[in-house]
Amino acid sequence: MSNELVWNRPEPPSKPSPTPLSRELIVNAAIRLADEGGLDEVSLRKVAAALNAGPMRLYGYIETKDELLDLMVDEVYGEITPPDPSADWRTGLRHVAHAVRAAAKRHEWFIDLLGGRPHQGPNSLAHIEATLATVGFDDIDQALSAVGAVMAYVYGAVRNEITELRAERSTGMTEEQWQRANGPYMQRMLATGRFPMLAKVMYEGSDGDHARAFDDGLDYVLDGIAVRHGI
Amino acid sequence: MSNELVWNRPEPPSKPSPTPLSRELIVNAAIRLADEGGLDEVSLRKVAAALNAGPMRLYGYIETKDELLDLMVDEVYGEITPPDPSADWRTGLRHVAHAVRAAAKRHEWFIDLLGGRPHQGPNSLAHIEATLATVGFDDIDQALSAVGAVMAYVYGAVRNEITELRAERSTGMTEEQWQRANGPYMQRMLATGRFPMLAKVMYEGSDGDHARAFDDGLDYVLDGIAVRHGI
DNA sequence: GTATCGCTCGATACACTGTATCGCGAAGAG
DNA sequence: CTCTTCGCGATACAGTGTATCGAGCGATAC
Repeated sequence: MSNELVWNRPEPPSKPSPTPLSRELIVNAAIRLADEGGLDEVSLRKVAAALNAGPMRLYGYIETKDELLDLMVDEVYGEITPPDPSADWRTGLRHVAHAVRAAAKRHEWFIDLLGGRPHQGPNSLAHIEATLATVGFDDIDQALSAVGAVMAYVYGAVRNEITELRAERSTGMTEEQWQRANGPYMQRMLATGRFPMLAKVMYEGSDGDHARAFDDGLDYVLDGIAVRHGI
Repeated sequence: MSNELVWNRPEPPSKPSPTPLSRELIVNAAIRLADEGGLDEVSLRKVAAALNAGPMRLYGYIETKDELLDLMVDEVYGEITPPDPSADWRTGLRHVAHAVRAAAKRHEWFIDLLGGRPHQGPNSLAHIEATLATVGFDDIDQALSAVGAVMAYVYGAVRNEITELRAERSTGMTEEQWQRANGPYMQRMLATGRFPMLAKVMYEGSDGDHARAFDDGLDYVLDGIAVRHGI
């Protein structure tokens, strides 16, 4: 028995912890934070606080912050519905491309995490599996090549789109508007005459919608695959 | 705080100081650090230390760390030699694709920075200008579409390649080797039979070389452009 | 019922980040 | 020579991920 007065002693922690924890709860909390405030809002302290827990509590469920990010990525992969197995390769790949783009727009942080580390989570694997299955080429190397090219394009295109979106949001207007109206630096650069093509793009290019541009680029890749593989 | 971009602000005059400083010195020091030890080695303290200066000294030349990263990106763009203006669009785009890939392999951090923020530095602009010029389509929207698709593919493909490279380096063997020999998790996943295509890839796929895969994917895109634009 | 052990868990601590602040020292004016 | 001004950069701060280790619990032995 301690000689301290009651008021001096801390309350014993309620061992049945204030809130139960699980990987799912942690990942969902992290995803919500990231959706609302970007990846910067995802710190172990903030995630833990959102669950009424101390930071170190999380280390019982994850070994490192990167693992949490991996889990988040795999969770988003889980949201991506696989293509209809009976669809032809072109329809299937187009479905996958659109699904990935949609997921990335729901979770803008997704694309930032995508290329960073290899994705080996169960949902990621299932996603790759379904994608490979939908092309159904006999030659496995051909299938890999086609899928790889499509995914590379999708990745780059989505990344560009999200980046532009962020820039627009932070300035409050589209890139072209910004450069035309409020970009004195850009104005001056174009005025030097050293960038005639760029100037043409700024002044003559149609500010086309992104979905259309994405589809057009995707069609290049799909057409190319069809040509090379003679299908 | 000024709202101007870095490239719009003049450098401060060099003061009599233990070691003179300049944007170029700072950027070069940062690039060397990043080349040697990855982006994690680029902290303002470390960059400053490499130049025998205190951290806050740098804030006379840059306003924020992100600006330093922007300068680094633009510097790498400067290393990329533009395509021969007399080359046809296909040769020109291929040159650009290979040049970007080569630069990214020299500076592995480049790809991590690429999509993060819009690139408006002089070298970046010159690069886009030259790329647009090399396709030389009459229709500016067609040119943008083609260049955009190629750059998106290059971006995604290089990103995947670098990521795989890092994974290989950290484990000391190729991905296939790793998964075949030391990946008990992967083994178990494949053993479930839920990923037949993936298993086929692991066991039957040829561990092709990356340069070849890059070229193949690039050809898809270029072929697709040719088909769609009838050239 | 009591004493001891072992072990888990999470508060504290540490090294590090980017950058705001403001006291000091030097340059310039009279 | 004195006073003012002003810009530089050392110090300080709020934040990060995570190693450490003492407190507090349950189980075991008597």
